[in-house]
Amino acid sequence: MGDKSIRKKQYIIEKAREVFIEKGFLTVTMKDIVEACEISRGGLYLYFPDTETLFLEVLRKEREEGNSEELEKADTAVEMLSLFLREQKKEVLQNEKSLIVPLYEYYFYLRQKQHAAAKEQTQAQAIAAADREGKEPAAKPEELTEKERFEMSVKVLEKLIIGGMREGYLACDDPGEEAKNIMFAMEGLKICAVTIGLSEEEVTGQINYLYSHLFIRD
Amino acid sequence: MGDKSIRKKQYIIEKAREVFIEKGFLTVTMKDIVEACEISRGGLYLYFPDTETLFLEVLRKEREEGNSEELEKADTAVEMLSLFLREQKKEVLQNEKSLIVPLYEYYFYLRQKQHAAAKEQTQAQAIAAADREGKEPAAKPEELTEKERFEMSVKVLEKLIIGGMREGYLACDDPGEEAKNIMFAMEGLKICAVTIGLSEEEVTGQINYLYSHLFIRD
Amino acid sequence: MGDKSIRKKQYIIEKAREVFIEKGFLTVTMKDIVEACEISRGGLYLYFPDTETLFLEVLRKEREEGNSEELEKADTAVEMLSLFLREQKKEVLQNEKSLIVPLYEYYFYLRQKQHAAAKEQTQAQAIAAADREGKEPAAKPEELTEKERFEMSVKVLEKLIIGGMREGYLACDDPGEEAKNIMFAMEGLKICAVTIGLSEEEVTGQINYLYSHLFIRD
Amino acid sequence: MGDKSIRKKQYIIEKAREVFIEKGFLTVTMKDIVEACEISRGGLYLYFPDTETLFLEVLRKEREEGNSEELEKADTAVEMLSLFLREQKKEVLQNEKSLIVPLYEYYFYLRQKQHAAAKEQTQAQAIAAADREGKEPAAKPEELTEKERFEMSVKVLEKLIIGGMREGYLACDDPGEEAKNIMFAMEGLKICAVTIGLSEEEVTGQINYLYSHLFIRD
DNA sequence: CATGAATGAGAGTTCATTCAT
DNA sequence: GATGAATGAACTCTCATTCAT
Repeated sequence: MGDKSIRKKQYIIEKAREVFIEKGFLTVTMKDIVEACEISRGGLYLYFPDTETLFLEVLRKEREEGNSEELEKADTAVEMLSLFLREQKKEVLQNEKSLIVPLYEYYFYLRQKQHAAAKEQTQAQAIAAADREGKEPAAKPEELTEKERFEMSVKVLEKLIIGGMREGYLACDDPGEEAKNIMFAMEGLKICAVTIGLSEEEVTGQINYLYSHLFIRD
Repeated sequence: MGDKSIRKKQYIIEKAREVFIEKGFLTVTMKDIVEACEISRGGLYLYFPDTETLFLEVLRKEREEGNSEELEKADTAVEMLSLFLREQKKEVLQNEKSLIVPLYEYYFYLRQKQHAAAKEQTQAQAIAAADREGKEPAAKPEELTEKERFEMSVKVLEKLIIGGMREGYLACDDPGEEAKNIMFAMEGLKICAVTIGLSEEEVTGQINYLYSHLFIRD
Repeated sequence: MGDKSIRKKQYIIEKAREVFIEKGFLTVTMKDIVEACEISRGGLYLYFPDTETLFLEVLRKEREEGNSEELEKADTAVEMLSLFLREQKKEVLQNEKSLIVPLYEYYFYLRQKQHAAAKEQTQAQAIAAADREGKEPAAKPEELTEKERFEMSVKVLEKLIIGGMREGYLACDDPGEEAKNIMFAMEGLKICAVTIGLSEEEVTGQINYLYSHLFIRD
Repeated sequence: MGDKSIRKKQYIIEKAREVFIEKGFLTVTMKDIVEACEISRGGLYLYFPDTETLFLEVLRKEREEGNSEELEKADTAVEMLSLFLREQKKEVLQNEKSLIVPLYEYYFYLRQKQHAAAKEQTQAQAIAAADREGKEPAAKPEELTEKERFEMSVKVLEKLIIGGMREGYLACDDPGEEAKNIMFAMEGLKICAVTIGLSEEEVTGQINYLYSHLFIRD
């Protein structure tokens, strides 16, 4: 029944995605998921022990599917940059139906966990600390950290800018920082879109500015 | 005994601030506050009915205190801009001890509340919807919305840039979008600092880039 | 497992009945029920959301079971009347173990709810009042109201008296008011039995008086 | 300050009366009284230790004031009877603003207390029971019990009926039971008025029936 | 006398998690 | 595998009652 199981697991992940989009990460309960999936309480636990594990699966799936479409279509660096920004714009504007909010909440949650753990360790005996050393830290070497993911994007952007400069279209004093600026501005747009709310014009205006900004004026 | 009451209220707000910084907004319970303040369960309810009200008081206090220091010290627009960015940098780097995380969580919470309310309204009869219109929405006209706060900052920044241009130090094609870019990048830095983590160098590098970027090269 | 569930629900209703008889309606808490049933706190909520719902179920069961025994046994109207009064007497005397007290408390509770709601409505805008009109009031059309139940009994009694008159045994100027008198006196007996306390002789004396009173003296 | 104290006590009793009328007896809290009186929490405890004591004072005052008006105005027994029934009718119809509901609730409450006490005594050791014997029972010899009050009314009514018979207007086989019938019917009317609700016509109809019923037909 | 801040007991309610079927 | 009944821990919130001022 491995096949049926896999399909059910996928089904749960899809439904859970909707729940996370609607409610964020922190306030979603196993009960919410159970109700959204219309399965039994026990049934859910057969597949996922908690909302965190489930959310990570949702994320993984999202990333698997969201990959590598833009890459192939473009020939020049400038075209790729343009495509990249268009993608980002879509993401910012889709904020109502994206995982942005649950994702941030999840990061906040991780941060707290770390702090709490750090605090506990401080309070605990130094002896015990050394003892535990070998166990927990090895927990998640599996995937890219969010930081690595961010830095990879910066690197890619930097290369595109440099490429554009070589192609003779773009000008930039410091491609590295410029790439970071674009990424930070993107993050700023995303978070502002879901907190204070941004109109399509505001988003378009800023992204166009970021883009046109790089071009050699003549 | 109003005096003692006011002092106790301030005390609770201060302690609560620490709790919010440590735990965010969504997962903080009245019990957490009670324990942090070392007061009785009922005692807290004497002052605040729920964590939301308490959080808003924490915010209000924060904003009252955080006002108007930089403004007076600077003479020129360029100096003010410099001061502004220095302030922002401090804020980004202090993320461990700032209200950034709880604030974002609070916005997420508000968003959900609105969505939930909207959903309910859709289910309710249209007649009732029109009816209610005049009542509830007028609830909190007291303070600036976050959006207004953001736009005010953009406006101020824009004026500083234009001022700097008049002073002959700065150059910029579109001060409005440039101001927004700085603000979005600042938001991006803040959120990245608390999610993926940023080193002091990274923050400094980006802020310096934003700043130097505006200067006329010679 | 619906079968087991139904049995447990019945079990809770039975135990709850005892609790209501012992403590009335208003002061019974979910905790009381939990303890009487020896189940877990959460377990009770699986079946009933509050004491009111539970009490209504207790009532419904009581009425289902208490039906239609006397009706079949009697041939003549006079016999039926006699049976009816005997039933009532039993009920009055069983007051220690009847739902009379919780039932009255429940009516008092309903009355207060209505008053509170009415008061609120007065404070609210008249527009809203007209609006709500069509929605809530239609909530419980399922069963007979207590008033209808009372009036039905009066009607039945009236017919029995008229029947008895036709049979040549009874005499009465105004069977309608006489029926009401019997019903009001019954209510008076019930409430006095549980408030000031009545001896069996007092109850019997009054019921016999009501009965003999109707007979043609010769 | 005895004078001021007495006035304040009277003030509290008056306000409390309104609260009891509005909310009944069982659900009224000391907080309700404090708020209705607009005095301090501690202030109330200076005068009354709990709602029961306060309610008893409300009752006592009510009875002091409600006495002995009808008695003097009437010359004949029939007139007095008529006045009595008119009084009762007024009381039944005023149910919204009378102490009927809190009074019944209070009786229910007393009943429960007795049952609970009885139960405890059964559970307690027989030795202890004998021991306590001399202490508690002597608690409230002060006033008439409700039962005595009821029986007094019956006696008065009985005498009025007998008087009316002597005066040549009334006819009755059993004045004692007839008096009881009137009293029980009155209680029935009162309780029905506050539970199922009665129209003025229904009340008038029944009371007229009770009255006319006694008259010699010619 | 009077105040009202403070305490803590206790009721309500929701869920994560388990486990017999 | 799947179900959903059952449990108990954790939170929210309200008051009776006390007590320093």
